[in-house]
Amino acid sequence: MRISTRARYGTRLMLELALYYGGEAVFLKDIAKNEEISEKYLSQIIIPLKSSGLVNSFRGAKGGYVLSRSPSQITLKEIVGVLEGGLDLLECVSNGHVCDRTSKCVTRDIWNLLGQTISNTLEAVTLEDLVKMHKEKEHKLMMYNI
Amino acid sequence: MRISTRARYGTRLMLELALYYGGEAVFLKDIAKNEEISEKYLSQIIIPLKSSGLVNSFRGAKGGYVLSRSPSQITLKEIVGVLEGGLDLLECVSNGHVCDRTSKCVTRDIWNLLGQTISNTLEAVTLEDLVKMHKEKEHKLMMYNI
DNA sequence: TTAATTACTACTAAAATGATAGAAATACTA
DNA sequence: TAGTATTTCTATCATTTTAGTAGTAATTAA
Repeated sequence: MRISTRARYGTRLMLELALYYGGEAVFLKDIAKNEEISEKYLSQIIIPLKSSGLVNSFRGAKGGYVLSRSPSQITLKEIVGVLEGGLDLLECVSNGHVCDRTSKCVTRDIWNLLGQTISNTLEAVTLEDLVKMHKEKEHKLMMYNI
Repeated sequence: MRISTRARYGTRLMLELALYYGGEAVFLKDIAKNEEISEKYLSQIIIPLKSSGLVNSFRGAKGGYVLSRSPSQITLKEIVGVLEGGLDLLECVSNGHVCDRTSKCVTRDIWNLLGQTISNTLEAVTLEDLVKMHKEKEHKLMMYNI
């Protein structure tokens, strides 16, 4: 039960976009530099974020990416859901017909419950929350290092 | 963020052992038949359950497996933790030194939080709970089918 | 001694993961 | 209109993980 690199990098990408929300479109190149992630890889990861409508893009010179909504209106549930291809822990939770033990299987009920818990936890966190946390950390780091 | 077949099969295996708890040792062959899982595969899965002390075994003819503790004293957190090799969602949560961004990384805090949530949810469910749920389901199925 | 069982070791096919490479399309700017 | 910076698309690939299978050895009850 690990979280994929795609989802983690994607979340950091979205946090960067949130930090610059309200300003100009952000280049992937800059996000890649800030987050120390391969630009090529980010360009793959951002595709599902675009096609799910969380991100808008502008092509060409002076192009870039922007959040399609305010950071307060985007939850981690959406982001992780998009990048992990759903939040269900296994196929049979979303589709009871893949297994003929469904009706008697109590472990399925448990994985369902666990999936709900995960979903609820991620839904409770918005990009705005991440931005706040980020700024607080930055501030504390500054206080101690200088 | 899927749950592995190992963890799922292992949980079902443990549920079977819980159903027979207090009686004689159970053959893997019988569990395999009841749960419709390859006996060979189960024999792989039960190894970490044994070495973590959740299960005791008897070799030779009339051998088999038993839970080492009462079902009420074994939580899903232990079982899944053993079979998934820990419950942390990524390396950097358990070991901050694998990444030099740890101090400023807010996403790490989020994955840590999520891991805690998962852990708490699984800790709240014992094998005894699963047994109860199983028996209730069995009862209901009987009522409707006959 | 035999049959039944767990324990151990090795192997393997398929899928998922985490990327990289290069070219094409687009749009700003001089 | 040429040049440059960017996104977009398509393909490829190496590595690791997953989900098993196979065969043999050790153990023990009857």
